[in-house]
Amino acid sequence: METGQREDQRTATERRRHELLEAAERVVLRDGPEASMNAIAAEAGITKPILYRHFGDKSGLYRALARRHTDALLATLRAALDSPGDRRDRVEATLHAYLSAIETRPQVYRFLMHPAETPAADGEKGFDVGRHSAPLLRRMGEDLGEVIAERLDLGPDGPLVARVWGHGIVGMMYAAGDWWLGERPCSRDQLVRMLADVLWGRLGAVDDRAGSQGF
Amino acid sequence: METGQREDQRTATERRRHELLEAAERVVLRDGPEASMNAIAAEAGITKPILYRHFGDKSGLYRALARRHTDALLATLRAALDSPGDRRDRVEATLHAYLSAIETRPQVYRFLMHPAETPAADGEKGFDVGRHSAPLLRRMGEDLGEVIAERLDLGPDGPLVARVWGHGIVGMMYAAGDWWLGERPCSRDQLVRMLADVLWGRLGAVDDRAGSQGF
DNA sequence: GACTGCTGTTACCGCTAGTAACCAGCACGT
DNA sequence: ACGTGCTGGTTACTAGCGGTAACAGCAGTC
Repeated sequence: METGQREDQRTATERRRHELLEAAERVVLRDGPEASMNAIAAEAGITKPILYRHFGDKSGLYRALARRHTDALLATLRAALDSPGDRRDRVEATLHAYLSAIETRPQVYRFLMHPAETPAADGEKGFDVGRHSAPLLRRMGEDLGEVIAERLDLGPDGPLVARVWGHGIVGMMYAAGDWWLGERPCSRDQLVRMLADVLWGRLGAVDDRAGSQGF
Repeated sequence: METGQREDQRTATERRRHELLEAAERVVLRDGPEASMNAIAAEAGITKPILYRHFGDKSGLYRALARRHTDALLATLRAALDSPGDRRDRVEATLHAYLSAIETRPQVYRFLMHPAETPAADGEKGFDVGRHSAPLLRRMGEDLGEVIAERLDLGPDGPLVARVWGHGIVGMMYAAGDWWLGERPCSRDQLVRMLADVLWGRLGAVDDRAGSQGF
């Protein structure tokens, strides 16, 4: 029959695509984001044009590769946001979830956060102008903003405030996490607590240091 | 005399270097960070090998180019951190300084924040492992951490807390600023106030929305 | 048997970063 | 006057990149 045939074809090509993605992932995790299409094709046991037939573009491949991980990460963050406890518990759980993710798979994290796209000549594909990096950060910011808008009573400008906070808090998590991942100056628990402290206003509450000109 | 000779030589080559940097800046600001060495050389009225004699490497050139701007930006941030007023005023002034900088010269900002390095093969130069992006963010985080450590009384773990906060707050400023610069959903004043609100603990203080499952 | 749609290939293009080899001028010491 | 360095500059090249055209084989459908 025909639909069955088509179905088989579809699943077959999707399976193939999946295989290629796995090969690409292996190479990218081994060689970093600057892995060449040749290398990826070789790892998959084929040659370049097939990759281009499947993904059209290097950034297409990378986007497909990234989407899976971003989706997974965002799902775990959403789950952490719904964890039991009071608000601070939830925030800390979310920070923990994020840091745990980047800690256990730093290579994936580096790939997602620092894709280092090189549009080179044309610049037609998707990316509008200079928008070439870190869509993960944006998506996390938007997601958190949504959750905040849903759950908190922020007055007339609520939606705007929620989005600003979403992006801001995500950025705090990102930069602190990136730095922490490189230097490992303390335990994850400590880091989470210190970041939550900032969000709970300790920066505004703590005393000036004796003898300083004040801050 | 000989030392005078040497002096003239030295200043001459430095002036030349400066000229080359200015030409490079013109091209980078026009074509984005993916400007080719050929284009830069052409803009300077010379050919590639001279660029390589002066800067050794593309990333060398870009680093030299970036250093000037990062130094300038960090200086203005430091100044804002020393502005008169209470602590919240200073924080808002600093946010304003940063946002104003990225707003008035978005091209420079894009270049500094998303350099899109392509180490390609060797990977010998400077950058340790996957460390290929955004040294500006790190430097801002470290600087702010220093200032916080100097001025605030943060107890026994003070230095660590200060660094965490420095990187975290800078990250918040960065991500929110990047998003704001792209979407322009509100005025700079509003953005500054909302971010300062988070830092002053409004996230922990605001009420749950009626009917939500709580946050 | 002809057509379609997938698999795959080889061989190429235009571009890039980076380099080797060479040339011209100008201040030197002799 | 003569070579001797040093510097700024060039042409001409390499190796590798992303990306593509053209072609070949092999399923299943009409």
